[in-house]
Amino acid sequence: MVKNKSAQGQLDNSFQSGRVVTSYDVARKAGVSQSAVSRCFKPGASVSKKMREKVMKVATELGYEPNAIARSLITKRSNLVAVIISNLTNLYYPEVLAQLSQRLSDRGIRVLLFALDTESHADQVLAQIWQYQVDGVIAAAKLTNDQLAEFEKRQKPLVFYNRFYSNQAVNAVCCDQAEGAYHLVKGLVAAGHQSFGIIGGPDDSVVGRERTDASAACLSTMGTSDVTIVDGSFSYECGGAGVEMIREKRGSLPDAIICVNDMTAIGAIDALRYGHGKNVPEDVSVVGFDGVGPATWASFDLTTMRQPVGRMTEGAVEMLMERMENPDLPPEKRLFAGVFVDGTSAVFA
Amino acid sequence: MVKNKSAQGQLDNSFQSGRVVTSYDVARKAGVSQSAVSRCFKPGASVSKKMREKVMKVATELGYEPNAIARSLITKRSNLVAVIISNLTNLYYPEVLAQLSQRLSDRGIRVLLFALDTESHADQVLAQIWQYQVDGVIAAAKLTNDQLAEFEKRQKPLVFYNRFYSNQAVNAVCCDQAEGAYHLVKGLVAAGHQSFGIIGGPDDSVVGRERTDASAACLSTMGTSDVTIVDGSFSYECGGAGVEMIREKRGSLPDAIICVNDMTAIGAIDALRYGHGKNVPEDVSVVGFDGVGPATWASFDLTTMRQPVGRMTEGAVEMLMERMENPDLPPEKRLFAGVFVDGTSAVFA
DNA sequence: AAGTAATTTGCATTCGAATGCAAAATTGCA
DNA sequence: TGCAATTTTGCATTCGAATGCAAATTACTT
Repeated sequence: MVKNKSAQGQLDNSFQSGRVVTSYDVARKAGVSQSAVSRCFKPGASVSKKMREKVMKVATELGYEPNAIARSLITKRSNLVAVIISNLTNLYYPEVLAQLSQRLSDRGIRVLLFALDTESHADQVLAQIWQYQVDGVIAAAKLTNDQLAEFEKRQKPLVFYNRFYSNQAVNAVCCDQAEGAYHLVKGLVAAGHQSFGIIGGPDDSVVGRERTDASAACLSTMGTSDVTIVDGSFSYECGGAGVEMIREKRGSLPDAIICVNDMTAIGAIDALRYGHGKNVPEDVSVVGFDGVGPATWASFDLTTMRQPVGRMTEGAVEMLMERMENPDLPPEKRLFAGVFVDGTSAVFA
Repeated sequence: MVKNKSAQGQLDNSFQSGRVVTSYDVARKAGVSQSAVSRCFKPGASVSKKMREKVMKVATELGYEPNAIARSLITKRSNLVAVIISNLTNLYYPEVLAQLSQRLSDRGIRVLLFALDTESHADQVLAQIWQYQVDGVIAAAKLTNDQLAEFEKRQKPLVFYNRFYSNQAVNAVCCDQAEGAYHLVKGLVAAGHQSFGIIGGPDDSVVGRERTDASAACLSTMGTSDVTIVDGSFSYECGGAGVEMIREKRGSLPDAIICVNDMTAIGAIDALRYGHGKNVPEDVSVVGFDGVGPATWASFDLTTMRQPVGRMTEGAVEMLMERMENPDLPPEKRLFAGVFVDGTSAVFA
C-alpha cells in the first residue's frame, strides 16, 4: 500500500509514460526558469554551480533529454549529416559506412542514411536531405550538375567519396585509381604477361571507367596490344560472366585479367577455377581493386590495390566538418594512393 | 549586361544562397498567408486548385522545401526511425541494413543510423535516440533490461531484429535458430557423421548461443556424444582459429564442423583446405548459418540455413509502423524458419 | 436575386529550446 | 557597511510549420 502510494506520488506529472519531458517540466519542478535549464545543458554557459546541480538532479529524476529537434530549429544546426551510398551490397561500402558513422558519431554528429539501389534516383533523396536540414552531406554516389548546383545554391557542404569530378570544383576524397591501375599493369607486364582481359564497371560508374581507362592506357603505353575489354557490374556474378565474354571475344583466355574491383576478381577466379578448369595464377593471373575483406581469404589471396579506407573516411569527415564551420573554404580534393597488396592471384614482378 | 541584370533580378530576396527559403517567403511572394502554403504541402488539406497552383509555382521558383525539423516539432512526428546495428563487418548485416533502409524509405521514413562497434555501448546511443525524437527503433543489438524499461516508459516502439528475448514481452522478428540447427544436425547425423565440432559465437551473443545450444542439444538427443565446442566471434578469422582449437581439444579433427555463421564456416573451410590439407566435404563437412552472399560462391558453395532477410526486414518494418500508428498494440514476435541451402560443403542426407 | 450551405482562407497560437537584454543576486573592495 | 563590478538568473522573443477556429469567399438552391 505504502509502496504503491509513493510510486504514484512519483508519477504525479511529467512521469506518466508517453508524455515527453520538456525543459519547462524540469524548470517547474526545480523552481527555476526554462532558460536556466537550457543553459545547464549548454557547455560553457553562465550558470552557477548550485543551479547546475539542482537542475541536473531534477533532469535525471525526470529522465529529461533536450529535444534536438527544437534545438536545431533555433540554432540552425541539426548535427545531422546525410550519407548517400549507392550499393551497400558491394562489399566495399559497408566498411566505409561503418567508419564514417563511427567517426561522425565521435564528433557528436548523427548519420542520416540514404542507401540508393542504383547510382541514380538521387533526386528524391536530395529533396529529403533539404527537408531535414542536414549540416552536410557525404556522397558515395554520382550527382548531376543540376544537383551539384543545388548544393552550391543552398551552401550545403558536400564531400564526395571516391567520385572524382575532374572538371568541377567540388570537395572529394578519392583513391588514385589511375596510379593504382598503372602499378598493377606494370607489375603484370614486367612479369611477362602478354595478353590481357579487363572486366570493367557499368557504364555510369566513374570509378569503374577511371580504372578501366587507366589500365588500358597503361597497357597501350607499354606496347601491349592484345587487350580485351568487357563491361561488368562490380559484382561476383559479373566476374564469371566477364571471363566468358572475354574468352568469346578473344577466342581464348588471356594471360591476365584485370578486374575493376575485388568482387569481380573473386568471381573471375572462381569461374576460371571451377568453370574453366584453370589454375590461378599459373594459367591466368587475376588482379582486383579495393582490398575488401574477402580478398585476403586464403581461397583467393588476391593481388589488389587496397584503398586506405581509414584515412579516406577520416579525410572525408574532416573536410566536411571544416566546411560546416566555415562554408567559405575553397573546394579541395584529396587523392590517396592505393596500397599494393601482394597476393598470390597473379604472377607479379 | 541585360542578362546580368535579369539574373540579379531573380536573386532579389530569398534566392540568395545560404538563406533558407521558408513558407513565409513563399507566402509573401505568392500573396497568400503562411497557413495557405503549409496546407498546400499537406496532402488532403482544404485548398482550392487555384491556390495550390499559385503556391506551388512560387515554391518551385524559390526552391522551397518544407522544413522537416519545424514540422516535427509541432506534429510530434519526426518520420525518423533509428536503426541500431552492432557489427556491420559481419557480411550479414549490410544486406539487412540496405533492405531496412529501402523499405522504410518507401514508406516515407528516414533512417538514423547507429553503428555500434560492439554489442554493448548502447547507452550513449540511446540518449541520442531520445534527443532526436525518433518515431521508432529497430535494433539488431542487445539491450539491457534497464534500456528496455526506458523504451517502455517513453512509449517508443521498438522492434528487435534477430534478438529473441524469450522472457520479455518485446517485439521481434527472428529466424528460428533452433529449428535451423536441428535441421542441419539431423541431416549431418543421417549422413553418417559421428564426431562433431561446433564453433560458436562470442559470450555475449544471444543468436550465437541459441544456435550453439540447439545444435548441441540436438546432437545429444540423437545420441551423439563426440562433440567439441569452442567459442568464436562470427568472423572469418575465428573459423580458422576454431578449427585449430577443436583439433587441439579433441586430438584430431571431427567428421563435421557446425559453424555459428557463414563467415566462420568460410574461415573454417579455408583453414581445413589450405591449413590442414583436408578436403571439404570429403574429409570434413562444414555447415554455416545465415546464407550471406559469399556462401554461394563457387569456392565454398556452403551448406547453410539461409535467413529469409526479405521477409524478416519486411516484417520488422511492418511491425514497427503498426506500432507507430497504434502504440497500444501488444508485443509480438515473428519467427521465420530458415531456408535450407543444399550446398556442397557438407555430406548431407 | 437572396439566402443558406459548403468550401476556402487567414489569424493567432503552438511545439521546445536558445539567446539578447535587463533585472537580480553575488562578489569584491574600500 | 556601502557601493561598484561581476556573475547569475529570468523575461520575452525567436526559429518554421501546423492547426483550431472564425472570417471570407464561393457554390448551390429556390
